[in-house]
Amino acid sequence: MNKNEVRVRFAPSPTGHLHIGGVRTALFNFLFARHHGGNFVLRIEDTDRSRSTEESIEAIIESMKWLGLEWDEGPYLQTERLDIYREKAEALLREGKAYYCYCTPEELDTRRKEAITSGKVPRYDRRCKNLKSPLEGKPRAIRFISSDEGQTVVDDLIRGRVVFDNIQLDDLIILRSDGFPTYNFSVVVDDTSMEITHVIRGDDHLNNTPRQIQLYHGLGYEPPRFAHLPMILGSDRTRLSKRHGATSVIAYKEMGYLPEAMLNYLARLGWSYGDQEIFSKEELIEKFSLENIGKSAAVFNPEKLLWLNSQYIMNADSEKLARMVIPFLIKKGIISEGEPFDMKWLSKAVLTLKERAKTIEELSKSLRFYIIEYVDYDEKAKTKFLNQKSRGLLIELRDNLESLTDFSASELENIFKSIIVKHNIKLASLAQPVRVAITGGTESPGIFEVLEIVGKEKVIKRLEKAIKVIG
RNA sequence: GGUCCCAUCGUCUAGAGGCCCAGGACGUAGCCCUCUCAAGGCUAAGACACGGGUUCGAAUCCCGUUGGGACCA
Repeated sequence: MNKNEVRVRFAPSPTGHLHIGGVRTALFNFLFARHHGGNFVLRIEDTDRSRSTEESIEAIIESMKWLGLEWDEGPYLQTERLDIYREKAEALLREGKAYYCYCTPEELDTRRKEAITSGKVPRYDRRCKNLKSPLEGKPRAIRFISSDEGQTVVDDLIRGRVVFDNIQLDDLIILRSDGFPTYNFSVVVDDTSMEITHVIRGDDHLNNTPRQIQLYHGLGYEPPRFAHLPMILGSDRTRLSKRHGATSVIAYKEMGYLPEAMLNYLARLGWSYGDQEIFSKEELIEKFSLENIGKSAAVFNPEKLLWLNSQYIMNADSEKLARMVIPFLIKKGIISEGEPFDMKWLSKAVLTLKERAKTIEELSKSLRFYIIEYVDYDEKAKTKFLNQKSRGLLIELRDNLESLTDFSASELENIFKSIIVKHNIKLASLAQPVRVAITGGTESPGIFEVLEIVGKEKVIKRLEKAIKVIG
């Protein structure tokens, strides 16, 4: 393997959906790998069997795929590598760098609690370290011998030099009595065997790093470079959780967010490039660097994500948006599944709505009046605009439109102009009643394009219904 | 409790000693544009946590305090 090759990994636990913070970690790893032409490895840390599920693994993969965070290797599953951890732990045992510990989790727990209540630092007392002979038949874990002297320095790419006194680290269990590795051990074994060069992960792991560095040395490896990312917090500055609203990426997909917007937003949470706000994926890869990552935690701001999403929708290709909106239209019962649909026409309708919709979900909602037969009126709009004052104008317009063969926005505009000139009224006095008659409400794209897209037949039917409703 | 990390507008951030009575973006408010709603344009309010140093000069360097976060769990 090329010595200079960059190899990074994203190593989520499959204990639920992939959340915002996890995705950002994945994104930064991905960007770093692509920027340096390196490899991006996906590894599933599923050794906590009580909480890991198959569905979570699928959810992680679905999320990564949706966002286009393609990995080059994996997914590797830790549960398929249990033999490796055991081998490595036994090797440490043989080399005298580890020992068997027969203390049960319950005993350790009570001793820890005692220590805390009597005001002492809870620390393993090494009572099993000097046992002369093995205790037959008792379950045993393996502990790694931690040095009591000196310091361990984490030379972090984001935080700088962070120093830990070794005396604070006690002898860590690396293999539980059930044969499963503990977190810090499996991470180190995997990162060495996968030849990871840069560990880019959440700040919450900074305190684990000195013990991991000791394990690297124990196993005879040089540690990789570390980069600890600042956390993402909720609006109350505590760890992001369900209380702060949607935290799963897939939830955002379902709410009609574009993956590009999500990526862009997450990239700018913690990372910056001067005053620039909008970045394509290619631009992120080109411009990304660890030096431009900040140190302080960031609050997740849904409003800004929403704004970015609206920007991406506005600039997206109408055909693409039309394809994306179909599932939303089906879900709302506006169109039915499997029914052939005029996508060219839909794209035209989408074009008029692009700069008005902040999500695909919203787009589907506002598309409704274009597609259905008759609209329901908004009550306030109806009383304000569908009344005796507008009745005559609507009748006149209908008569004019019936004989119109070229039902185009420009022709429609001519007809509107001639009517308002004749009556010496403002365009709004005609356009608003028509808007209510055609769309059911007072807000819509430009009235001429709306009429063109709705089409002559439906326009006349809806005008007639409005005239009848006025009475 | 111990250890570690962090600290610029409400939020995301620019800022690597003089370019800063602090710039951009979201959000908020007003105005313009206008057939409505958006989009767009313009304008406004809004921050260097506090206290000590160092320096001719500090948002920027050092120390402390306070506050927040993480890990040990």
